[in-house]
Amino acid sequence: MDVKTVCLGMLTDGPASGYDLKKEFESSFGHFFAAGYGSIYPALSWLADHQYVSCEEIPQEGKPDRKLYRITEEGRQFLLKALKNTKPCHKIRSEFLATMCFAHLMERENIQAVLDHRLSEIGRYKELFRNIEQEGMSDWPEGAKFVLGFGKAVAAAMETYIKENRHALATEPTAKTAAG
Amino acid sequence: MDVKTVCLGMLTDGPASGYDLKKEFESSFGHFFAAGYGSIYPALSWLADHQYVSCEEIPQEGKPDRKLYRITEEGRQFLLKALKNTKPCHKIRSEFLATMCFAHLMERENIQAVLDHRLSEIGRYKELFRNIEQEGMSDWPEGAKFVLGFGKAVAAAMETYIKENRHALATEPTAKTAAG
DNA sequence: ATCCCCATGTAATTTGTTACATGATTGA
DNA sequence: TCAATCATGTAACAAATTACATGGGGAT
Repeated sequence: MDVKTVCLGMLTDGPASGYDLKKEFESSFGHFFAAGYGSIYPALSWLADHQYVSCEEIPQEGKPDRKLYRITEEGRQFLLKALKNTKPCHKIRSEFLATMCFAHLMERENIQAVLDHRLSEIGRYKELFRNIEQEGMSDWPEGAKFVLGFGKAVAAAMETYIKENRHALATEPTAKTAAG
Repeated sequence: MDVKTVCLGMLTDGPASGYDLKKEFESSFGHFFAAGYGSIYPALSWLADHQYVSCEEIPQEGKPDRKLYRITEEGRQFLLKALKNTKPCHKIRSEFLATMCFAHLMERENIQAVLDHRLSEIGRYKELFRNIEQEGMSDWPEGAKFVLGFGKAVAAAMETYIKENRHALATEPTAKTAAG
């Protein structure tokens, strides 16, 4: 499933513009699927080319026309087919963990700075989750609630783990420079 | 930090071939940083071009020469500089969670199949972790132990969350086809 | 026989990121 | 006055994935 499909899925919730979708990527989808304008706008063009969405141009003053996209029946069929994949992946690419693997080559303060930065990022996610909850999710489908809970659970686990184990990394580097 | 840098980091542990590094990506690094031959071999070529590694070709019969790469002092400096970045990212791209967001459009058995598949993937990671632990990690640097523990903690959190919350997704789809 | 392990690599393709390009309105 | 929000997009670039290309040795 790529950005195209996720955009299409978002449109099942009602018509939206590329700008709207970007906001949704930043808020609710941000913690597990990122996308910027550079992939969203081309995705919407592609979906329109394939008649998976229709586009209504709403004239505005002082701004470009707002383009409201709506999912079509063909689009819905396409989405349903994409959702039939029972083996969707869950990929992690962590420069953070890769860095930590080589902590023994780093200076103590540097390691702790990396850890602090990671904790602050986790804190931002937790804040995001709180905001979502405060805006009310009673009308949300169960799947979306499940995903939010998943994000919270993983964030909490990461935070706890880092706080409880960072002390083990508070040592000096093993500077074995040209000693091979 | 990209595949090049991670390969270079792996070589601080001793000389290795592209094939060796691939195995390491599959085992210890697999749960947070994936790479295939298509990125490893070009990465090693690039590192050699920049004198960050040296290459010793070991003739073999019936197989291509084994190319043993060693990190150089320049390479070590390059790596150290890369590790100074205090803001390494930790990216997740989850088609699994994206799919679950649209669970209300899916059939019950399909949802449960996706969940089962995810649990089986998590099981594979847990097995991987067990294998690593059985092979002994007493000589591992603290950072590597930290990373392994991190993987275990996150995997456990995901598994628990899915098992405890999957029942909420055991409902029928809200098949609102062309009712806009 | 057949499959997996060893061992290298390239080329085409896919995919997404970043920088560029424009510009009015609104609130602090 | 300054930053943020609204609102669109393209083009160049970076990076990794997938498929292709080759082939002997050993285990089942």
